[in-house]
Amino acid sequence: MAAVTALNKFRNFSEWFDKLVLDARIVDDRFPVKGFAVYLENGSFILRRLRNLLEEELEATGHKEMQFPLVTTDELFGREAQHIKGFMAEVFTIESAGNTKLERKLIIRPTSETIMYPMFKLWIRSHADLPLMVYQSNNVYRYETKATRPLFRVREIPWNEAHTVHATASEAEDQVKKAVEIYRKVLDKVCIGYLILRRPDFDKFAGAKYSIAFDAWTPDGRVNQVGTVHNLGKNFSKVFEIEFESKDGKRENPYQLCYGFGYSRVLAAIIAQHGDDRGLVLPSEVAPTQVVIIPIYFKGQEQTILDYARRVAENLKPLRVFVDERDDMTPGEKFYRWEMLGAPVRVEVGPREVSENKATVFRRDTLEKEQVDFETLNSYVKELLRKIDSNLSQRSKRIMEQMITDITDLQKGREEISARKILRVEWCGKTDCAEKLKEAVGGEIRGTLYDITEIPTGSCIVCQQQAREVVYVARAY
RNA sequence: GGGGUCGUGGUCUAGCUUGGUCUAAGAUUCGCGGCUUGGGCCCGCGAGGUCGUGGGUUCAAAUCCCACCGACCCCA
Repeated sequence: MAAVTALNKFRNFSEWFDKLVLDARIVDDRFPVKGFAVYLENGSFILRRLRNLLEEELEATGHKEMQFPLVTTDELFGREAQHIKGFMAEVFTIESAGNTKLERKLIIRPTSETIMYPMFKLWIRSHADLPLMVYQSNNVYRYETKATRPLFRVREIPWNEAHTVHATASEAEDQVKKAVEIYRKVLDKVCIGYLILRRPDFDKFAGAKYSIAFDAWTPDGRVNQVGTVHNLGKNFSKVFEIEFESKDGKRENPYQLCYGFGYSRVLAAIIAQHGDDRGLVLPSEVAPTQVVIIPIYFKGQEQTILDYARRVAENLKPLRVFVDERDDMTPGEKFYRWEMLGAPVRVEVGPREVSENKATVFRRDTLEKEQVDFETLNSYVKELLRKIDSNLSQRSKRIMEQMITDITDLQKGREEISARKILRVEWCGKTDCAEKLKEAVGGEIRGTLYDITEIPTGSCIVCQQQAREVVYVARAY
């Protein structure tokens, strides 16, 4: 039995990744407009599953789906000073229609605050209208810098954005916790490893009071921001004149949150974290084919074996099962092909299995095989899928933990960043030191842990004065 | 934003330095037929390229020059 190896993705991540996403029919990045790509059937399937998983959680926690327009005006877009500052450089605009130059140019959403909030103003009159909790899954458009990457850094971004409005600051605080839990739940279902970080002030969302982010690891040592939760305070409700009458009859601006979940980046994390030298390894929740059945034909017994394979497929319902019936391909070729595609479980049935009323079950994550009786196959495979998921989760978290390294001097920090590590350092909290740190080590401060309080015991890695925070430092996508 | 490397059938690669022998080679893929089927098997026949795009130099450009588009890497 061959051992599991994942050398290639650690050696040359982008080469490994780019080839795999095309071979495994996730994404075809060759579309002639930079930063825009075609999601092929497997990529599209997984995006759809991610969307379903997230939207189920949002629905279960009181969010309502709505669909807002693609465009806003420059006036609305410019209302919140920090917001426009943060996004101006990367918005696409529409300046003409047919031969008519538009009198007022339109801005294509890079995110939908300035599209939703004018409507919130119309809808919200009293505390009884709160909380308002809406979401939509859509594409947003951002003119990223030249370094686009398939799935990671694209200009057309499939995501989900949720926006909530609350009467009190503490309710808004509560909602931050709930939103974090929603994202955590979904990310855990796809077994990926991530840090939940409170971003430093200089890196918060444009217009937010503070931002919480989910950073997933990648094999090249960068972090991949898959989701963010922003507490907007009253920054937007003031400028969009959203007001409600409180229980004691006063007119107030409500508190707001927005949070976003990047489907394509979660997909990228799934591929990057679980994949190995043979290709994709998909967690069961999102695998287009959870169990592939390979009939091992022998001359003269083709029909018997095929019939048995189909019975096995019946037995395994309602899992997503596929019988690869092709007769112009050897079983070996099919094994390689389906391993590359990441099917979590493969079932082989040949003359031996038919005569013994068994099936040979292979798991993609560890490459181990087991003989199973036909009668117990269904429960065995269901249990195996759970085991695979749990193994993927543990493996992924273990790798992430090994990537994190404590650093107290800048030179060593630079070496570790080059060695694809995530640094944990102590910092005084001054922006000046953050800039020097970035300059010196080549990675940036991503924030402090959200769910665990880490207390610094030493001095700032840069200025040597009393440290105030334990922060994580990495290169980012 | 700055720098570097690169772009050849669907895919990967050779050819480019030193222009002509390129009417562009190989592998793979695809189609048809046969043989096989417990880890990418083999044999035969066939299909598939305005050499990224546009311009320039030249008697002659995949090859040299310029611009643009796109990809990858490094730095900010």
